[in-house]
Amino acid sequence: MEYSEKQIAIINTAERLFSVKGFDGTSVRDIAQEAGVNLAMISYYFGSKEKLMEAVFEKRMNVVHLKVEDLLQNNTLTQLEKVNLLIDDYVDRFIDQSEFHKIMIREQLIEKNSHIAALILQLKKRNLQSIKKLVMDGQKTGEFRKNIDVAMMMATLVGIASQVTTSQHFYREMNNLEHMSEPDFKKYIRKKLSVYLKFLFKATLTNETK
Amino acid sequence: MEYSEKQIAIINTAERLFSVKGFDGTSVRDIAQEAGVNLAMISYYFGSKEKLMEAVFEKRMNVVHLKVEDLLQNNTLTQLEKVNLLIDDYVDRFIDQSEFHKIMIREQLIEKNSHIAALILQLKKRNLQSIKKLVMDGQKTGEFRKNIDVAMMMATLVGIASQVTTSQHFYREMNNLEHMSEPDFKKYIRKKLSVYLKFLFKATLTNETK
DNA sequence: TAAAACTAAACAAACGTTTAATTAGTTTAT
DNA sequence: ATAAACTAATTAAACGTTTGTTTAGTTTTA
Repeated sequence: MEYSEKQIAIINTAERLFSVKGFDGTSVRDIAQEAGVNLAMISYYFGSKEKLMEAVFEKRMNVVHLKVEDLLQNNTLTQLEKVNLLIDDYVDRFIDQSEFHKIMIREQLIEKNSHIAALILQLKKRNLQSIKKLVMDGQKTGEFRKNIDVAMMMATLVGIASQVTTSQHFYREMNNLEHMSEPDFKKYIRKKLSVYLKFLFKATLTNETK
Repeated sequence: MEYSEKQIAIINTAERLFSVKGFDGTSVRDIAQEAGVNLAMISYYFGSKEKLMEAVFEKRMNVVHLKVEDLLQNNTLTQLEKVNLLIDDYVDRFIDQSEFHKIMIREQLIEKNSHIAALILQLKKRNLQSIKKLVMDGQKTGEFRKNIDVAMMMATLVGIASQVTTSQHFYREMNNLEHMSEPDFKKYIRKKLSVYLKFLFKATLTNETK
């Protein structure tokens, strides 16, 4: 689907507002005004507010799979190196697309069988299967220990990354980092998350003791 | 504040519906109908929908502080044992009050300076200070290592517990646990979370290698 | 019998969506 | 080449619902 400049403006504005005020808390009038388009254009282009939300999701979700499945094919890296690359990929996405991830978190909380809920579930399942495969490979080579709960492992990755990125203000204040510029803090938190998660994953996955 | 039966019914219904459909996604008519009361009673008792939400929060938040500050006073336990008790306390609350926690997660995502947002922030700060104290005590006795990022540590606890409890369906399916009864699964996930978080915290806090 | 609890109805505002009309740009016909 | 026909983009206004809240009146309680 090719979008015009105006359509893209609507999608981006919708993403931002949905992330800040929630889907139900954002009116199509809000979106139209902030995107600088007439109210009716939203229905005209996307059909409905619901379908505009779907357009936001499609824009972001199309690029997700690639990385994990690329890594699985790779033969020059150890399994732990692959896991570490995966961690960085997740951290980057959470930080660079924090608005979209806020929307995702909220949507997952809602118990309805919407098209979007189905999309998210499908994506999560697919990713988990790929990562299970990666872990099994590591177990075969003896790199990883037995009895690893991969779902719990992913809950760790996603849970911590969500928690930190959605409460950046709080984290910043609690560590007296208010003096940092926004980009510097992003860099700082990215590195911090990356190092910490890799440490946790090494402790969980391998038999090494340091 | 003492509440009548009817008021409690309204608060409980509101909590359930807010958790499932979100604050903006829930109408006061929904709440009134499901609670079996007249629409006007909500305004009559609570003043507004917003204040009903605050009543939901006050009901849950009044009992939070106690545990952490109790632990700090205790002299018969090692610092690691205190941390472990804290973990179980958090896990229990996330599992037993998962509806309320869904609401909390959502409220924290919204960028507005509401009374509720202020309440949550205040609570988080207070808890973090207490736990920082606990960690410092452990560092003084040599039980814990230096350079511990307590905010990151709490993000781990809250992040993983949130992630697992809010995606119980997914976790259940991914581990082929559909056969379990709901209470059995609750028991299972509680134990799983407890053991796993204690492992992670030990690895993060202490210098021990197993 | 006075205060508290409760109700059905009404309120204005906000909501998502549709309409009918207009503009601008492109294609077709002569 | 120019007038006519057609298409897509855009607009302001209106549509019917639903929203949270209030009113004015009735019933219950103490």
